[in-house]
Formats: sequence, C-alpha cells, structure tokens
Amino acid sequence: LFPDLILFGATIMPELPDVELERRYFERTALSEPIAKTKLVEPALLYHTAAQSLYQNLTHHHFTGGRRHGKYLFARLDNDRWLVLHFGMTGSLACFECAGCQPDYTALLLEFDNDKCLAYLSQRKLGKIGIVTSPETLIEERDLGPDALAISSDAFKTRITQGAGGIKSWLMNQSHLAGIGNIYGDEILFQAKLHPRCAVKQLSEADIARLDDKRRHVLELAIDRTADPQQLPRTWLLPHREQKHIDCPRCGGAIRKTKINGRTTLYCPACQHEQA
DNA sequence: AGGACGCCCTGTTCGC
DNA sequence: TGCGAACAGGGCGTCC
Repeated sequence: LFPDLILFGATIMPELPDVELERRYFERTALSEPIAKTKLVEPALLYHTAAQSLYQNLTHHHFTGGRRHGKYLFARLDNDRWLVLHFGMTGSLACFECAGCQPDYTALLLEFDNDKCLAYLSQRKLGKIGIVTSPETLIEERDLGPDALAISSDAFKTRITQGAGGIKSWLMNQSHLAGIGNIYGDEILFQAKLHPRCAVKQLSEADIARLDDKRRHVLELAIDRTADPQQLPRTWLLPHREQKHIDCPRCGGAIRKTKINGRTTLYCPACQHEQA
C-alpha cells in the first residue's frame, strides 16, 4: 500500500547523507503540483511557527525546489517562504497515491491537487516542522556551521585549525560543521585513523588532510549507495554496527564501544591513535 | 569553553 | 513467557 515507506520509512539515520536523499526524493515527487489540503497531525513538532501560519503558507501553494543544509531540509514555496523539516532521530518523507490515507507516524500530511500525497513521518516525534523566510534565517538562528559536504577543503582545514576539544565532539557540533552525526562521525574517524577523543589541537597537518579527505569520501559514497549500510563497503565500520561484537575490518582486532557526549561511540583502539 | 548529563518521545531489544 | 530497564542514529538546556 505504501511502497515508498519500505524504502524510506523504516531505518533511516537522519544524518547528512540521509537528508540529502530525502531532498532528492522530495524534488522527484513533490514539485509544482498545488497543495490541496494540509493536515498537521503533530502540532508539538512545530518550530517557531503557528499552526495557522503553516496552513496558510502551504495550502493552495506549490513547491518550487528543495535545499539541504546539514541535517535540515528546506522546501521552497511559490510565496517566498520555505517549509523547513528536521528529521530528529527517526523520520522520513513518503509520497503515495492514496488520497485520504494516512501512514503510521504521519506528523504532516499534504494532499496535492492530483491526489498524490506527501507525508512527513516522525516515529519518535523528535523532528521539527516550520515555516521560515529563508534557509539563511534558520542557519543563523540555529548557529549552524557550513554544510559538511559543501564546505571546501581549504575552509574545512581553516575551521578545524581554529577548533578545540575532542575531535568527535568537534565533528558532531553542528555549529562547527552541519550534517555529521554519531555514526558518520565514527565512520569518518575510523577511516581517518583518528581516536574519537583525540584533541583537535593535537592534529597534525597530515591528520587534518586525511580527515578532510575522509569526510568528503564517506559522505559522498554514502549518498551514492543510498545510505544503506548493506551497500557500503565491508571495509567500513558502518555495515557492522548492528553486530554485538565487531572485529575491526582493517586489523581484525576488537572494536571498542564507549560513550562520548552520551552517544555510543565505536572505534578500533589498535588503528585509531589518540596521539600522533 | 568543552563536555557530561538529563530530557524530549516511542519502539525495540536485553536481561533477569 | 513476561516485564521493566536499557537503548537508539538528534538537539537543547543546565551545570561544572
């Protein structure tokens, strides 16, 4: 009944690659057609927006494009406004042809004039829905750093040189760089052979060059493989995350599990060195 | 300033 | 088998 939900609904990890795929999905499925009906199922998810404003800015308007910054998806409207969506820890879009249907976990439901529907799903209700005047407004309000994929190598290197604290905390801080979350943070550090608690100030030029290379490589390939862990190289850490005990795909040693800022952190103590 | 922690919420998995 | 505890990919506020 909802074939897209199988692809997009269940197990996405709403970090940069996932949100980028949602943006592309949005642009394939939701542009141009006027919105006939707006239904806000979970008003608690509204972000700096009154329900009335959401209804007024969506109903009888249409989408003209999409943008992504970090983990935020922006849907441009024909009225100089943008619908902004954040997926929290669980969330996705689903387009289907079944007027009157409402999939499980629907938080926002749009019905188009042609009876197609677009649902924003949020299982854990940790996402955000809002209307903003521009992506830049929200980026400034939320103090988001440059997009982790769009940023140039030079800008990345400059930024991290000015950073402090532990490298994983730094990477996951959305005001430093927008888009890297827990699992892609782990993956980038694994591939760059850097210990997650390694002090940013201690990084050598070579470390930073590797980190820059890997953050682009990991994000690009993840998007290319539809962010599906099973389609990612077995030499990565990510496809093995679900296992209870993981052997390092590089050296065969035991992957260690710890917490950083309250988040599960996986790393290989043999491959990832704390000090250069 | 950086980071540890609790909290938001719900569904799944784990351990007794 | 049953049931509460722990846990899950995000982000914010508070406290040291």
